[in-house]
Amino acid sequence: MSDLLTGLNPEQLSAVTWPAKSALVLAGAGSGKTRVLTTRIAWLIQTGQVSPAGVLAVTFTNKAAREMQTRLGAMIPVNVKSMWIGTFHGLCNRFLRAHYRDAGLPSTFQILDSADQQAAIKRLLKSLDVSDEKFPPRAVQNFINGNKESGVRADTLSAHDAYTKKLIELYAAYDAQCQREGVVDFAELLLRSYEVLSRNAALAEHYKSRFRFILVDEFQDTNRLQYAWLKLLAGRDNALFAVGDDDQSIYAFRGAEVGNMRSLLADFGIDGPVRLEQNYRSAGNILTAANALIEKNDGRLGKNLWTEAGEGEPIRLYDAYSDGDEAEFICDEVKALQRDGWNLADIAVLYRSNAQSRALEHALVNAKLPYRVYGGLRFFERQEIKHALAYLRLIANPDDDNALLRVINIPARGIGARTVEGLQAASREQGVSLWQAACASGSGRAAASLGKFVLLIDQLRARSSNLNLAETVSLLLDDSGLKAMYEADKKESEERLANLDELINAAAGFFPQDPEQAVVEFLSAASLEAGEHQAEAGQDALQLMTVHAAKGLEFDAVFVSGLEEGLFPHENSFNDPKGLEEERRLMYVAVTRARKRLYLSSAQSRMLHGLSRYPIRSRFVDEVPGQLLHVLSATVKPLPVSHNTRAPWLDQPPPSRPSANLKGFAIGQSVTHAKFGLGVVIDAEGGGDDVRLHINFAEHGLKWLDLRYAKLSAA
DNA sequence: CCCAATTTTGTTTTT
DNA sequence: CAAAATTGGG
Repeated sequence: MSDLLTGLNPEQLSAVTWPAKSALVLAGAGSGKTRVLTTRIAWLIQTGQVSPAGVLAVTFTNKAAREMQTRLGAMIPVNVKSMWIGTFHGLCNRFLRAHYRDAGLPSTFQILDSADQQAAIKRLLKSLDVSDEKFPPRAVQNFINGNKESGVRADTLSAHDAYTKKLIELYAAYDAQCQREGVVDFAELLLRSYEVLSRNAALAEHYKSRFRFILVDEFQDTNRLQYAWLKLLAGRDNALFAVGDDDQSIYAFRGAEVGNMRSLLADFGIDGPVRLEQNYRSAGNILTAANALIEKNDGRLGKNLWTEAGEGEPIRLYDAYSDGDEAEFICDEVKALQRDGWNLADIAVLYRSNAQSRALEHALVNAKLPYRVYGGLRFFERQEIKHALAYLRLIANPDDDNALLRVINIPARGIGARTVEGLQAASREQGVSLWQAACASGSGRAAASLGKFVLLIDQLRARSSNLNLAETVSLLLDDSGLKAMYEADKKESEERLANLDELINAAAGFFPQDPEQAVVEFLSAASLEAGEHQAEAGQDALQLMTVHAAKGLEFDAVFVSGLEEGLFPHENSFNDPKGLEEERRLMYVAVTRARKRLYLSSAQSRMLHGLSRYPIRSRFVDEVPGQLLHVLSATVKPLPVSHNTRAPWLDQPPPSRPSANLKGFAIGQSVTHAKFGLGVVIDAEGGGDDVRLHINFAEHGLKWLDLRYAKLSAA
């Protein structure tokens, strides 16, 4: 046991060897959080306090779960695969598969990802003849998921206004549709598990007496439902060991509640958090910058990271001419780092939104630098893959209307919009799935085409019963005509065909728990871990990803790009202080990814949906103490700009802007408007005659004004 | 019914 | 600048 514990600092040691009761570990960035978590599991098992089967460990990403398994396997001889280590969603899926009858689900139930869910909602709106103008599918989706994440079903909701009433009705209808089709969305996995456990006392008791030790990673990201689920499983007697960092809470937009950390202390009678404050990752200057940034936030649990490492290098700052210029700068620096012996794989370029990778990728291709983009459109989300998986879904469960609609006419087989509409009408009338309606269709041209499709799926199912997973996928690609369709298509089909081949490989490399259920398990895995599966992983390549995707990772050198008001912090967060604080935590996460060297970059002009924008530099750059910075760009000095006053951009006149013809106006200028009064120009877009200015009015707030119509004059 | 061309629309982050 | 939705000629 001494082996496990050597090298831990006193705080880490205290956390690892915490007695068999609940605890909250407040673990700063780079403080050895994952190590503490895995070492504790190993220690508990090695000291005989619990068997591997008595441990429940929950993470947020599949990557984190895998890492925990790998590290644990290296520490102690134990079959980590059989342990309950996984994401909330993965574990709930496992639970529901085991208890599908109690959950009222078919054994073959499938999981809808976000896009599938949205398609299902669109279809629902159409079938109920609800205007998607008034009820945007996106809004309905948010309503449903928001409520599910709070543990609330439609039948317990009520409202006085007609609009909300309709939303509740849609929520109920959506759940009914999913139930009919045998599918569950992400939030449903959790809610359904929770309901099964809370209704079935015997079952709950079984799991409670089994999981004596429950460990949760990234606890700050749990939502209400997840916390309720944990409380249910922990009961009174089990030890809930939660590790988290309120400063790294960046998922409030999907229901995460940092407040769960305080609730945990109260609900489980924990005296106070154990703090891990020594940082082993970053050089001093980087840490100082991070601490200075996060200090601007209110209501923190509070902690101050420190390091024994020296100051290290200054933080490099570059204010580029344009997004293209910024990308070129990054390429040049990366090449220089490479010449100095840095590994590309240890260098990351981070950005706020996925769309920003475009300009970067363009420059990287020109510079002939190998790179790897994480996130974005992931393998299992590509259209050709989703088409193929839809056939696979139909083999497993033909009542999956989503899947059927997706491929019933792909490739084209004479089943057009009219036929599909007829099918939908029939299914609604008879209260059966589209598949059943298709099976029952009579005679005629349309019915003949439908019959052929039904035959195709039936034959695929029959023939696949003797085949393994990879053979099944291969068969379906051939027999459905999907492969032939992409082969016939001349351009851009090459990559798609390669992806389809890769899908066969993925199937061949998939090892199900229960071989009988290989198809069902494979489909679940595809929904739950849509990404990760990307080719050319081995190569030494520059790492590109969003800041969100970078959480939990670390790199020798980090570029935080696109540091502009409106982008980072994102403009959607401007109106709400909570949102702005979340953006700042995001910046904190970005900065603390770096071990040795940190670059902050911004651009003075950026293309956004086809138009140029001229944003100002992000307030977050100004929140980094100036003495830590080393400015690389010639044009701008990193002088602090206050963002707290009403007319913030006046005390520092911006540099003259290239190619920004704003009809005599400039960013930072004070203006008056006949109706809105006094304001400050903070952003602009367009060019030539079509120029729009973003103005912060003292009385009326933020407005976009079109210079062709707005009566604006200099103040 | 099919396909291509055109218009419209929209954009944060993700399990 | 894309993807998605819509239209119109075969």
